[in-house]
Amino acid sequence: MSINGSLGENQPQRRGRGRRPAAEVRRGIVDAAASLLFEHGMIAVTFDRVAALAGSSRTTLYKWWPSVGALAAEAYFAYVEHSLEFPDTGDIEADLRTQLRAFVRLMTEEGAGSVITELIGAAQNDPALRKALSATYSRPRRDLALAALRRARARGQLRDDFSLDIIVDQLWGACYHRLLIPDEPLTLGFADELVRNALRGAGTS
Amino acid sequence: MSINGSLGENQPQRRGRGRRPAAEVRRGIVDAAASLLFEHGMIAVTFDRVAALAGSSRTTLYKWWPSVGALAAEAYFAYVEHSLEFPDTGDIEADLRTQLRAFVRLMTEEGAGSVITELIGAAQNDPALRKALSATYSRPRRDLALAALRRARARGQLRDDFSLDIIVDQLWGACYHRLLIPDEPLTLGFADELVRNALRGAGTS
Amino acid sequence: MSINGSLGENQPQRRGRGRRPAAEVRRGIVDAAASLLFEHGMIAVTFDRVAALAGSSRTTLYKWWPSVGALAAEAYFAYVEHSLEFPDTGDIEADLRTQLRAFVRLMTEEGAGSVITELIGAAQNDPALRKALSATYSRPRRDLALAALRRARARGQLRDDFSLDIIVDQLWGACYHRLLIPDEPLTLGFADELVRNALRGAGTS
Amino acid sequence: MSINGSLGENQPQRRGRGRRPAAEVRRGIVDAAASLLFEHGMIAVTFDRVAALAGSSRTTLYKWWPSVGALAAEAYFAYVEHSLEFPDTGDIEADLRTQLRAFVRLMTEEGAGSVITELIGAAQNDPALRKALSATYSRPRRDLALAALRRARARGQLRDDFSLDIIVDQLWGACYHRLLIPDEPLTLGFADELVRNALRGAGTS
DNA sequence: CGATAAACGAGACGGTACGTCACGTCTTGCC
DNA sequence: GGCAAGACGTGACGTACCGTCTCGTTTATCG
Repeated sequence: MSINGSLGENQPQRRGRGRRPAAEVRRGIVDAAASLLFEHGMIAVTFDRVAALAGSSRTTLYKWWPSVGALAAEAYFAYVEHSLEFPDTGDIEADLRTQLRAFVRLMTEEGAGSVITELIGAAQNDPALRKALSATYSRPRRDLALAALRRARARGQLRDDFSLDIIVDQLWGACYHRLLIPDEPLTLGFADELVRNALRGAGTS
Repeated sequence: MSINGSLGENQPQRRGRGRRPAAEVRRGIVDAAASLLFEHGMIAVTFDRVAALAGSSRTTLYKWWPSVGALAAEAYFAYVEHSLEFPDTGDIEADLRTQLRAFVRLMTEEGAGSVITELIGAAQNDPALRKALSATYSRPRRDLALAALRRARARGQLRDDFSLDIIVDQLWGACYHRLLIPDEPLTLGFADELVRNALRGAGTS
Repeated sequence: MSINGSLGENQPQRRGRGRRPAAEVRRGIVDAAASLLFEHGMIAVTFDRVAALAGSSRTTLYKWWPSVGALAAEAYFAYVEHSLEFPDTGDIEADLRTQLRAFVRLMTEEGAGSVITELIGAAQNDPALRKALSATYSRPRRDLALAALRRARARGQLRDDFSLDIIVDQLWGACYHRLLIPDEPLTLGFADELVRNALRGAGTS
Repeated sequence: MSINGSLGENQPQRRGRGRRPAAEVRRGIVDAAASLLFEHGMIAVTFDRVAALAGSSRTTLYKWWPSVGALAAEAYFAYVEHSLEFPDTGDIEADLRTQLRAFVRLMTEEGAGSVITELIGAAQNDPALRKALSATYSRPRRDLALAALRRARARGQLRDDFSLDIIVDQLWGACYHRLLIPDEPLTLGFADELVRNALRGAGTS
């Protein structure tokens, strides 16, 4: 086997078979899963491999996580710094641009793109993972954007005859589109144009 | 979408083990794959199962399709009516709305949604499927929309200081967003608002 | 040889998928292998078939037996009565004749011949089987004969200027020769002459 | 594929698909089979591989050889120099010793041992190979030895109250025994002792 | 403080699918 | 007419996970 992680493996002296503190066991497992996930992708995150790498029993994994995807999601969020702060300078266009550019940079330059797309992909066949992704990842981020948009509307910067959710789908959805169905590349310039079009419209009227 | 489930198809007399016409074999296989795909989803589309259902040999499948996903994609497109015609009434906003509503209807009312999302999901870990999806599905549809948008720009209905691809991502990407990360529902009203925002902008300027 | 074919053994209620006692599983597998071996020969002893017949998982077989041959060997020796007792009447010539006649009878009249020759044949391309055959079959039998020969030499019945192993090869090797390369038949008279020639020599000097 | 022979592969210019002279085709096939047999053993001699290496069609092989073993046997005898001459110096003991030592040397020092044992092994499950081996290999050699033994008996060097075949089985059978069931090594000294024991007897009488 | 129950590791079990290989049969296209 | 090319169904191989289950051990908890 060539897949061997570096996190959580230097167990100094194994204590035999008996019971260990739950927290310690959990941490070792999540460490191992994260190691596999970031080094080899979702394809390598297997209950078998995680258990072997963590020095745990597969039984324990089945007890705590309903699916491999759920474990992978937890591992991902445990090791990724999620700067959820949304800037609020009073200029919604500038703030959206800043935020979207940060998202694009995270996806393209920091290697998170492939992990996230693999997670979203796996979620299409894994209800537990879908739920975890929504609760931990997509919902909170959408809500954060929504709050900023609501403040902008209150300042009179946005029309008030449509659901603000749409802006979120139009901006981030467009980016996910380019990640998940990569016919066109995801770039910073793309993000800028997205924001401009979303606020000013593509039409000439 | 029309699945003429010629499943099982009680082949009258099997001709033994020798060679059969390639076209006949391929058709049986794609039929079987489509049947499994539409009735039980991607999870059921397995080389083993498809071969058993088609009365074919697994070896044959491995010879022609690089992965299960590639076979599933071919099966999907062989049995789904793809109205690729893009209306051109001279009013780009109306045409986009018509097209997007058709897409939403296909995804939500005709059951194609779950299949497409599963295909896109599987593509995240299957390069062959990703390539097939792009060549057969996403690229052609994007090109069709682009052609309509180009005509509209020629008519002076769209600003000419941005890439038209962005419109496609903004509209269809938003819909895929709601399919793949279903925090909010995909509805016809959502499609309408998308088109309006994309062309007129969400801003109040 | 006694095959108590506990085949199929209509297990009353299968316990699902979990672990079963290893001994129980092993026994079922060896039973199934023996059944196939004695009814259809080595050619029928396949991991696939044995697993299906024993109601076991193929994985289990691969875990315990390095090759089909090794399993077949175990099955053979589990169900064949191996009268390893070597008579010792004080007359080595009579004892060797008795023993060799018993061997010939086992090979020709009780059907063990074809199984043993198939095992030896398969061993030529299966190191695991070769090792099993040696450890379980050929070595012990050779040692038993050697012990009798040593006693005879101590009694002054054999010259002491050659390795006693040679006698074993000359007697049993000749029989195996007629089994494995059957240009001439293996008979009781052949056995008698073998013993006489081995002890008294074919020469006239 | 890493199994590639050196005989018969440098086909200068393949002539397309049409008919070729039978002799040319046969020769190429036997060459290819021999190449595979001597370089990688029986395990590598496959209709598939031979056909690919010879640039022939598998159909052709099935037409001419009833089994892979039969082809392997033909290939073996086509490329092995079989010195069938039996010396006749008037001293049967010396002649047998010479002949047996030559056999032992061929088996142990010239690498023929593993090929022959694999052929004999495969013959246990391949009637066609068994027949070929007997007709081309074992029968002629036995007859040659028998002729020499008959001459010796005529000279009064052998008792005439037993079948001379027995001597052949006692000598060569003992050697095959050590090749096929290798609990003890096959050496030149073993051959010498065999001959002496066969003629003078192991007894002290 | 010592007995007990919970949780753990280890790992085998029945399954399913994978991707490969060889077999023997059959069709098609060249020569 | 006969050979190459090569696909087909069959079936076995060996591997990887899955989810279940048994066992023996250790630890935390409670009587």
